[in-house]
Amino acid sequence: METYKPQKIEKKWQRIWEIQGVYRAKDLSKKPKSYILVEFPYPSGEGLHVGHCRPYIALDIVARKRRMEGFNVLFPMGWDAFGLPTENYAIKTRIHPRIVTKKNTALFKRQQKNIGLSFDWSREINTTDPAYYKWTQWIFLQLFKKGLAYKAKMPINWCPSCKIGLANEEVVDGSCERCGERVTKKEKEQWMLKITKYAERLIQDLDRVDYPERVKVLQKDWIGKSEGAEIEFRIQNSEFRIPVFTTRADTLFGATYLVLAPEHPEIENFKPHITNYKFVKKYIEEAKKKTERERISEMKEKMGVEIKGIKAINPVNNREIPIFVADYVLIHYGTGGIMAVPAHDQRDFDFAKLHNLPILEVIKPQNNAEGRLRQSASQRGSLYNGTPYGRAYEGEGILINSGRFNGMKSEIAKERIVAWLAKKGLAKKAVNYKLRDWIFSRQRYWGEPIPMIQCERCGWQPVPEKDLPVKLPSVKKYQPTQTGESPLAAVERWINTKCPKCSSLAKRETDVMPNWAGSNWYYLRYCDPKNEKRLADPKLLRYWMPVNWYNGGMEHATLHLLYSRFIYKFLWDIKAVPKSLGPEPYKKRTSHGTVLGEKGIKMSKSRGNVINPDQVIKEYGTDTLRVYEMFMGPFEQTISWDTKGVKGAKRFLERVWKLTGKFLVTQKPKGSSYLKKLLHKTMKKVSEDIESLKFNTALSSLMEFCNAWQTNKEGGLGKKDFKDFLKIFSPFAPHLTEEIWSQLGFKSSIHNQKWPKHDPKLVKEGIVTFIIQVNGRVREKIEAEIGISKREFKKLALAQENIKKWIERKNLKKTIFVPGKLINFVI
RNA sequence: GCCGCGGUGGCGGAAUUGGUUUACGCGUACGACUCAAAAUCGUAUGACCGAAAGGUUGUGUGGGUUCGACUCCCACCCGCGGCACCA
Repeated sequence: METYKPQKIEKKWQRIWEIQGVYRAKDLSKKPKSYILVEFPYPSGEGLHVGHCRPYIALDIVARKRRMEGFNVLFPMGWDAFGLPTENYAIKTRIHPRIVTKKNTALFKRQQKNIGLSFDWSREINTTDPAYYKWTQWIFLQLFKKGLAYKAKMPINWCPSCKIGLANEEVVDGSCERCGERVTKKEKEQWMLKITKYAERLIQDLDRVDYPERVKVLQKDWIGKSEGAEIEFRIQNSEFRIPVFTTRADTLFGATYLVLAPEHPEIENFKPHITNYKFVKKYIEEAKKKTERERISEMKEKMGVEIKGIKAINPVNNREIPIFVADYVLIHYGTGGIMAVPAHDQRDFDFAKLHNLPILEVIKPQNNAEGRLRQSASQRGSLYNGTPYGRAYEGEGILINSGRFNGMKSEIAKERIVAWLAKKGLAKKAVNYKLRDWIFSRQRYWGEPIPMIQCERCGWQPVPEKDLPVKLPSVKKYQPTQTGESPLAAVERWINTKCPKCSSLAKRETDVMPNWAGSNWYYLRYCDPKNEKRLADPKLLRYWMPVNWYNGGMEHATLHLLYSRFIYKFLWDIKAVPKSLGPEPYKKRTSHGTVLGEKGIKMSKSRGNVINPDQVIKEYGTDTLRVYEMFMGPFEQTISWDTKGVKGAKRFLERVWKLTGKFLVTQKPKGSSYLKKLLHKTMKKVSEDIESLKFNTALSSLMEFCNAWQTNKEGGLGKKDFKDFLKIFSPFAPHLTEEIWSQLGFKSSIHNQKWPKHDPKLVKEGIVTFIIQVNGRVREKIEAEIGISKREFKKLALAQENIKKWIERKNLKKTIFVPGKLINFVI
């Protein structure tokens, strides 16, 4: 056998696999299906680095195992190619983004092929392909028709110096990424998607899927459900009522003022009664100018002004309380106004202190909680600074100063107070979500045009479905305009069109969709990538969907993953996706850790520490790259690259190669029974570890096996065992194992073989090392058959010289025996 | 501030229905092969005491439960990630 020359072998097999279509997914085959999905990349000009490869390799291993287990596997790849970097590159170079995208996808594809990934390339998709985005636009039209897409005035990030609208990711620490100028707000009409309508289902259906717990928690926190009540405060001497949302109706007696958000629409209605209107107005105008970030940065100072001339009535005790306007209250949450309970909410407490407002304690902490609070307050030296603890007590407890509710527990009082006020029509139970509707417009060029037409007579009209796709027109300049409009706004012949309803002159929407639009539904398209009549054939969707295993970055846990679940649910609701599939697109979700550069420094072009897989492959070979990427550490954890470790992986492959050489010369039909048993243990471990993403320990057990094989003196490995070894190793090192497989004389690919199953009997047998402890300390180790009984082993153990020494003339109180593991003598 | 994750040799890490701490790999040292080096193969490798046998100690810190704790409980320290005026 020649020496191991990975580069030669790898290129050869990659070609053969492609020609033979080894990894083709077969539509509607009789075999059970398995849909394995990795997030498709944004093809940037820099190409892949070794961190991007890791999830591809991991799921490639899973896909290969599934095929060998008899599944018809769909493991596709495509390009999420609309986006800012390409557009910015176009602005700089004036090269059309389409050309840049073409170049970049070619680069990515070449790199991915180099890694020996078993993608079915016949299903490749690209979000910038009009044949694809036709359906992205179609989905938007359906949303519009169902009332889930609407226009609203929303602030965009605006750089006053560049005179340009910025995407969130272009705003760094509140400043423009390119010029450093402070970003301000600019109001603009934008398309919004009503994701909030799905908030409850997006939470509930998490129970149906197998996601990591932390991902579920992240999504739930992001949606931010909170249950409470809406309580109405009447305005003195008027018909007006101001509703507020609270989760703490039990503190209502302590509500000593109301606060409204500066944008609160009712304020204008009170204008005739307000005695300091000018002053209030000035405050509101200033607050509106501030960005959200600025408001937060001034968090410590809770500024605000009283609206003089009007008072609110606290419904529980009919006390008159003042009304303030302050920007620590947000317009988009709840009702845009709050009841302030300074004794039991730290923000209200801070505000009350600043404005010298009364602080009324209505909840007493229970038992030891009070003592602890007093203690920590006295340590801070802030006792009796408005409350007994010098700050707000935000926990629950027993009601005081609350009239007929005194002595009641918070938990019960919440219900009772709301029920009592409800009878008078002043309260009702309410639920609020932090989740906000999704701003779906971008004032940019390189995205899907929003297929809407504005007619002066008929208003916003959807482009008729037969006219889809609305293609992006060619433009000369890609810069956003100085008014904040999309660059498309300058393309006269494209904008001007006819109203689909009344045929009079009308104008197209010039905004485009955000990056997420194309990735919302791409996994559906892989099932039927070339369909011109519909998004995908229901027959094929029924066969392939749902996705069995979806891996992607943790950074998408709240955005892409939530958005795409929402869109799927919508498509399911309107039956664009067959009802029989259920309301969730992904059965199982996993996330990979980031790969850092050497010494734990983040890989970046500017630091010059980016490791390109092509270089690694050139120097060590693809299989080495694959084995190292999987062996370097736990898949889900952040980990840094170590070139020395790559060498270790190469050494391992070389060892396998050499052992094979020896095997081919001296092969015997029957080998060592010890190695057979060890192999079956390894088979079990590798099978299980791949399922739970523990590729590192799967490989370490394969290495252990090879170490035992190498030092084995009693006949080496039998032929069948050798074949089984190759099979369980093949997903990790597909080229090396395929080469050896063919050298064994087989014509059919190893990747089409059956995944070997371990024999449970063989796994259970064998000699293991037992521990002998005295009082829990290890004193001796001896070998024994794994199934040995307590009595027998005790005899054996007590006969050990080393143990006699410890036990003699002592009182043996107790003997603990753990089968297959240890014995412990308690003296 | 809140939520989540983590803390084990010189390094990446392994081990959790409580049962050998440091598997596997890297590094290092020594030896073999070689004119030599690299590669490869072999041996050793937590710390401390000891010539050795052996012993003591050891999984962020301090307590607890247990025959036995990296694993369980309580209190705390540190690091990372996310959210952050959401009433």
